[in-house]
Amino acid sequence: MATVEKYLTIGEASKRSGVPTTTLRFYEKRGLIRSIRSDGNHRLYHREMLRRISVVRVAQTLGLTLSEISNALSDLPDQRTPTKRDWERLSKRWRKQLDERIAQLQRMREKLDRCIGCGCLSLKSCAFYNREDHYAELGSGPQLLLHETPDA
Amino acid sequence: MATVEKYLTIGEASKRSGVPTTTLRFYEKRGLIRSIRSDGNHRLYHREMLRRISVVRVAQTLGLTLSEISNALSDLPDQRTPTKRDWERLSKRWRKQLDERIAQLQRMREKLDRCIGCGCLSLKSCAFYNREDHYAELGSGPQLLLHETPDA
DNA sequence: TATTGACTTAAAGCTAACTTCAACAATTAC
DNA sequence: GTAATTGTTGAAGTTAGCTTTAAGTCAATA
Repeated sequence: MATVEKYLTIGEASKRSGVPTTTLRFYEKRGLIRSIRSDGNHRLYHREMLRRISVVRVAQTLGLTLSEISNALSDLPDQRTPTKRDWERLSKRWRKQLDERIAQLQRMREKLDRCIGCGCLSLKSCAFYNREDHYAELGSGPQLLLHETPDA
Repeated sequence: MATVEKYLTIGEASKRSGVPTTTLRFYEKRGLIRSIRSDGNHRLYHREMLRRISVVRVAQTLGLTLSEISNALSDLPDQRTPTKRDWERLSKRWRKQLDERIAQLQRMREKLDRCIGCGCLSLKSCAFYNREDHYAELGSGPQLLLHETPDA
């Protein structure tokens, strides 16, 4: 146990958050979370960091990439741990993206419906080949459930 | 141009399908498409293969992984190129998955709405941490828009 | 015939988000 | 005190879906 009860060792933080220690270190390397060190060079996480870890995981569940999450978090003044107010702002923004994603899938469904009927699939002429929804073609790496903005 | 008009060289198939030649070779390695060889060992794609390529791409747009697509295609008798009837069957199945995915995102949206209000985010107790929708945790690799079945 | 341009291959590289490994140091439990 | 546990590091491995590279072959054109 950490000497100062305000802080948690990586093992404790892992247990409370449900996130593997290896992943916590990884997040730290990526700048998503931070820690101070003990005399023996062990990481010590401030209790507030748990909320931050939590925000990261929820955002991932929503489909955001770590870079997107990183951006969102770095928008917070002084990189502070999200307060309830911050969370409200972030989650509202993400809710909008979720809406967009749902709408997009619904449009895709309509296209597919029209496509099932005609069975065309004539590549160039098929609705599927006329823009939008080409997530599978955006290069490599994880395909997202949400996107900040498709391009730029 | 291929001597026998029934077949296309990889370059021709690429142009008609809009899929890079490198990707066509990759798909072939993955067993998604097939070809015969010319005297000079160049690939020759039967015209019907264009439809198959098309199905692969549409399925990807819908969010299926290449393995899932591979499975779906291998369900076809004798691994034949999808006929209009096959396409109908496949696309109807995928439509259902699309429905499920949309429903899932909608449930996620409801959760988020409840979460925005309370601002709890207390990790273990938060709705987000009580199962389902943990797509971001299914290991590495592309996160999917659809899934055959969450677990095997 | 010579020169492009299209094609062939295996192998390595890329991104994301981790996990695993190896080798060693600090803490804790007994 | 010593053994077990927990922690530290950098580097390499993993999966998906490609792309890139290198080094050489085939085909079409002037």
